[in-house]
Formats: sequence, C-alpha cells, structure tokens
Amino acid sequence: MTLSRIILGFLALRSMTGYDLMRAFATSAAYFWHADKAQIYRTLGRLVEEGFACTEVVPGTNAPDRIVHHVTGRGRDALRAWLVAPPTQQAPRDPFIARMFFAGELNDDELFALIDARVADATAERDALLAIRTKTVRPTPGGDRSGWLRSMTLDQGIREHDENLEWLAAVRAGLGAEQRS
Amino acid sequence: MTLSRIILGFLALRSMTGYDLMRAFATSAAYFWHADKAQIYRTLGRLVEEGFACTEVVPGTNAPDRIVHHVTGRGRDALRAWLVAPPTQQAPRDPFIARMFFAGELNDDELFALIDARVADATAERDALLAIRTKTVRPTPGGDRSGWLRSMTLDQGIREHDENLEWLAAVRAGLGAEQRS
DNA sequence: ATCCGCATGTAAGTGGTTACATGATTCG
DNA sequence: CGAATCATGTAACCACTTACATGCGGAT
Repeated sequence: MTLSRIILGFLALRSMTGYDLMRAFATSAAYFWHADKAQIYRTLGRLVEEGFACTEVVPGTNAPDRIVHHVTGRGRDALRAWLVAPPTQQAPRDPFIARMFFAGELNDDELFALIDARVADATAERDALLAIRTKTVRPTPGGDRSGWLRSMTLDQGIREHDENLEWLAAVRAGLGAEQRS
Repeated sequence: MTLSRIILGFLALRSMTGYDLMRAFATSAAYFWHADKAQIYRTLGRLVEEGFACTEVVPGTNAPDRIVHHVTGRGRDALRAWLVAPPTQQAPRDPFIARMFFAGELNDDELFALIDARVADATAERDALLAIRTKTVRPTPGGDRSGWLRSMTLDQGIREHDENLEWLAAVRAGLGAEQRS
C-alpha cells in the first residue's frame, strides 16, 4: 500500500519510467523508504491495472524504449485519500536493537565491534543527508509548502541519526566504565 | 531471519509455548519488533525442522495442552552466530514520513489532523515505555550486563519517541507561523 | 448468557528480496 | 577492452498480514 502511494506521489510530481523511480527512491526517498526495482516494476503494473496510472511508450533514439508512466485522475484521488487517511500504528522492526536486547552473553570485544560498525553506518548516512541539506535552499512554510515539508522530513532523518549516535556513545561509555572498574 | 533469532533469544532465556512468545513480543519486545501470532507459530515449526529447537507436550490440567519449545545446542550456536555477525544496512520504512513528504497539497486542517494523530500515538507509546522503566530496577553495566543492555534498549525507544515528538512540535509550529503571517 | 483469556493452528493474499536475463552506449 | 550506466523485465522465494477455525474455563 505505502509503496504504491509513494510511487503515485512521485508520478504526481512528474511522469517517470520505472528506472526514473528507482533513482528517485535511491536519492530523494532513501531516508524514509527503500524499494527494490523488482518491486517497483511489479507495482507500476498493478497501478496501471487499477487505472491509477497509464503508460506511454517513448521510442528510444539510439537507446531502449522508455515506458513513461503518468498518473490518471483516479490515481490522484487515490493518492489524496491515502494522504488524509488516519495513520495506522507503525510496527517497529529494528534488527540492531533486537541484537542488543539479547547481546548480554557477548564479550566486550564483540560488543564494541557491533557498536562501532553501527556508529560507522549511522555516521555515513547522517553525513549523506547533511550534504543534501547544505546543497539545497531551505524553503519557508509560508512560501513553497511542499518544499518546506520535504526539507522537514530530511531534518527528521538527520535528527534521528544524531539521536541514535548519542545513544550508541552512551552504550559505549557504559561498557568502558565497566572495563575500568 | 531476525524474527527466528529473536525467538531463539527468548527461548534461551526460558522455554516457552507459542502463546508465551506472543506475550513476550507484545510486552518486552514491542518497542523494537512486532510479530504476528501466525508468524510465530510458523517460525517455531521451522526452528524445530532446522534442529534449533525441540518440543515437549505438557498435557493441560483443565486446559488445552501446552507445546513447550526448548532451544537445542545447535540453536544456541545459531543465536550466537547471529549476534556477532556484521550488521547489514537497515532499510528504512516510515509510512508517516512518507506521507509528510508528499503532503504539500493538503490544507492546514488536514495537516494538523495528521500531525495530532501521530502525536497522540507517539505520546501513548512513549508513556507506556516510561511506565515500564519506572517499574523496574535499573541494572548497572558491571553487574547484570544482560539486564543493563535491555534497559538501554528501552531507553533508546523512549529517546526515539521524544525526538519524534519534538520534531512533530516543530512542524506544527512552522504551520502555525504560516497561518499567523 | 456473553465476553475475555488460554492455547492451538491453517489459508490466502500482499509485500519484499535475490537471482536470472538481455542489449546498447559511453567513459576510461 | 572492460566497466558502468541506461532500460527493460521475470521467477522463485521468503516475510508479513488478515481472516478463518476450534474449544475450554472463569469472570461480569
């Protein structure tokens, strides 16, 4: 459901091919949703079946044909209905916290290795998001509202990583204190 | 994968039935992993097939039989292997942020309704976690390490909700400012 | 009487991942 | 000459959700 509506959302911004959507997910949506290409092509097919999108074959000049997808009126209605629907509870799934929960029997070296790997990942992701933020102009809520909301979601991604890194540091400090005692 | 290892983790703490595991997920694991009962029974079956768990039928006295699952030695090995494996990158999937990203065309009332609903959910979840934290004794990293790690993961859940609520307030404030201007 | 908790599962559908498969162009 | 990028997809599998199905015992 969410994936199909995100795709409709992108198509409402501009018509795209499956490949364009892959890049849109890899760049602009990377911090709140991941989508595989097999999934994207499958879902595009379903959106066309449902009448929420239609296709236009653009013959490739010295390149493969591009199958450009456009949102239909009914597609825009479905997108809007999803946007305003009461949010359902989110099912958390955090594999790293899951490990920490059961990691009591690991020795210090193993725990430090886990934490350091996670710190490296989180730092890299946060820095990538920071790079995007410094590169783009910050819209104001009164002016370009869509742009402002998108920049707020980017902020949220950065904040979440920062919060995470602080917590990882606290866990590391707790283990360090134990070692010295 | 992660689900099966979390189940092994719980079974390593004490032997349980599928029903016991449902409650374990609903209470102690709720803030980092959600699991459906259909999934739990299916995964238990697979763990037995793989030789990571075995079953003991305890006839019910005035109650249905209980099928108690125990971890095997190979099960403990598999759990440990999962704990120390290098963490793979986490695929983010946040349906609320996804909506916000595309919510530029909604009017103020619709946006406020979305945000308020999310604030209510996040507050309720955070308060539930806080209640658990105040009810339990806080272990020290040097003493009960398993307990300390578990309490740290609980902290992480609370922090994440707090961070989220701050962000939601900032979005609300931004929209409010726009309204007044 | 009816609902809630205990305790077990199955069936069907949707969502997500991995591997397979093809072929042209462009850059180093 | 080889690797990367553009561009399309399929097949098989695994993970997750929802609805269906049963039956006892205790509480309101």
